[in-house]
Amino acid sequence: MNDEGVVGVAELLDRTTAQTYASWFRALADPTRVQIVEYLARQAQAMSVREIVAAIGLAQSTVSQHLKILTEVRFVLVEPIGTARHYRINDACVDCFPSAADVVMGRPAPNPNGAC
Amino acid sequence: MNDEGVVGVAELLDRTTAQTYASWFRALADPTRVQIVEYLARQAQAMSVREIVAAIGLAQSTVSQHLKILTEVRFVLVEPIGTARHYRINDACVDCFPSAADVVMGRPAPNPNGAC
DNA sequence: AGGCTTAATCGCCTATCGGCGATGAACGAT
DNA sequence: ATCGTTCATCGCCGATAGGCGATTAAGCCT
Repeated sequence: MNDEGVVGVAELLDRTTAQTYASWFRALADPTRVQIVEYLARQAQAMSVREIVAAIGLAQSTVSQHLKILTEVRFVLVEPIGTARHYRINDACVDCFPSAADVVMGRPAPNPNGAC
Repeated sequence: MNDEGVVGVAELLDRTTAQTYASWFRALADPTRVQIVEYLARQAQAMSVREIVAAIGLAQSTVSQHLKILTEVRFVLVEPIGTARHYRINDACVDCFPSAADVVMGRPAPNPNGAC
C-alpha cells in the first residue's frame, strides 16, 4: 500500500511565517518572562531594572537578559532615564499578539521587528 | 538611595500560573509545530503520522516527538485506528489558547492537562 | 577627578531542545 | 507463524536556553 491518498493537496505554511509565529510565542514560553510581563502590566509607570529585579527575585543579569528578549519582539518598550532604563508594556503588541486561531487560519504573522 | 518607592505593592503572578502559561506558549514556540498545527487544521479528517511526515518532510521520529508535545497540551487529539494513530486539531483548545491580554490581565491560565 | 549607582555584556555551567537513525511493540494480512 | 506496516521510544549529537557572578560602560553627584 503506497498510494497518495491525500484529500486536499494542502501546501505547508511557509517556514518564514511559521518562524515568525514561533518567535512570538517563544517570548512568552518562559515562566519568568510571563511574570515580568504581568508585573509590568500591573504598574502605573515604567519600571527600572532594579525595581523589576526586586520584584522577580532573580539576579540582575538574568532579568536583564529576559528584558532584552521581551524588547526584541517589542513586547516591552524602553526609555533611558539618566543612567537607568525604564521598561513598560507595549499595549499595541499585546493587542497584536497572535492567537492559536491565527495560526490555525494561516493568517500572516505580525512582524515582531517592525511596528506592531 | 534605598527606599521602596513602589507604587502598587503588586504581588508577583504565582509561579504555577506562570508556568502553565509558559507551557501553552512553548507548544507553539517551534516553527515545525506551528506548521504541523496549521497543516492539521486545514485537513478535513484526522491524519495519520505517515501522512503528516510526508507533508512536513522531517524524520518520522522527529514528527512523532512534536506530536507528543502537541497532544500533551491537548492541542491535538489522537484516535488509534488499528496500528495507526489519527491526529486532529482540538478546536476547543484552539479557542481557549491564552492570549497576551490574558497574561497581562493576570487571568488564571487554562489547564493544559485537564479538559480545556 | 573620584566614587556611587545602574544596567548591559561576557564567560561559564548545566539542562533542555530539536534533529536523527535504530530499535521494538502492536496490529493486520497472508 | 511470519511478514509488512505503523508509530513510539531510546540514545546520540550539536545548538540553544536559562541561571549565575564578574566585569564594563555610562551617568550622576560631590
